[in-house]
Amino acid sequence: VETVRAGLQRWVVGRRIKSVAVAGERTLRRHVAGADDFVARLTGRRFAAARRRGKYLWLPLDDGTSLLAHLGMSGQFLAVPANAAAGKHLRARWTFDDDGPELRFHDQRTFGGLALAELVEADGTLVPSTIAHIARDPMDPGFDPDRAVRALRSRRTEVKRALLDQTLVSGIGNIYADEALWRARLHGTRPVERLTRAQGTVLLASATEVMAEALRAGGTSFDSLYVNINGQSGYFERSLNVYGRGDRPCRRCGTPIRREPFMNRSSYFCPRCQPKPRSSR
DNA sequence: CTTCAAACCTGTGGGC
DNA sequence: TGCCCACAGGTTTGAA
Repeated sequence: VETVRAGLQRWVVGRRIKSVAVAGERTLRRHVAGADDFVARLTGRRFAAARRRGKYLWLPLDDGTSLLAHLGMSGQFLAVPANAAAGKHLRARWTFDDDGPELRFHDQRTFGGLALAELVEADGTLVPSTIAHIARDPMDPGFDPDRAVRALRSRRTEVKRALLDQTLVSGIGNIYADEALWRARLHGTRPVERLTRAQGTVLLASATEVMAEALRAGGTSFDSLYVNINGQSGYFERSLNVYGRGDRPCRRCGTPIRREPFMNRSSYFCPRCQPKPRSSR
């Protein structure tokens, strides 16, 4: 998502919108005022910046509101030459007064979406009102690791579930959760009440490290849908240590990586480096 | 209030 | 070759 944000910063910030078109029922399901309102309020406005918190992106406008986006599973923002042929999963397009490249939102699986939201102050930062519940992510200058560790430990659940809870710390999804747990040598089913403060600190530092390395590689493109604004994939997938590596040797100890069902998806871990806690099944 | 599982969606790929 | 089903992901919803 950060890779996409950087692309938006470069390609659309500062430009004035000439026209907006939206397709698909689900694209604006979070914009309760509907498509006409969406189009009317964006037309003629200028994108003032490109921001991100966790997996949410937003483009503040020059009127105190913002275009908020979530890529879901398969959402893409693409900068394409004006009037280029429409792709199959085109959901929205913006043209600009300068007649330069258009901005397009594509989404195959439609878990992503767009909305307009007013910017409100939360904890000293302007954020779209509808995502005020999302915690700061580890790349945020205002991120407070001790506070995040406290938040994780305040739950009565397992470590991986807490790590995926975007109201405690944001930006960590299934891939980076597994990678962070592997680095910290922790098993995801450990109850948080048995996670020491020191372990929590190491775990968050590991997550931060994974995300920073992934960003340097241009992102994690485990799927051809994960592309930047120019349609290019990142290269971090080849650096993953556990995610998607079931039955292949752990890069630390050679033990075959295990894959287990977890919340309608999968968890990957090294059974030797990350032994299951005694009490968990 | 907290926690959890189901629902949302579509393209891909394995098994038969 | 073609069909069917499992699977991938993140967030919201409603139930417990």
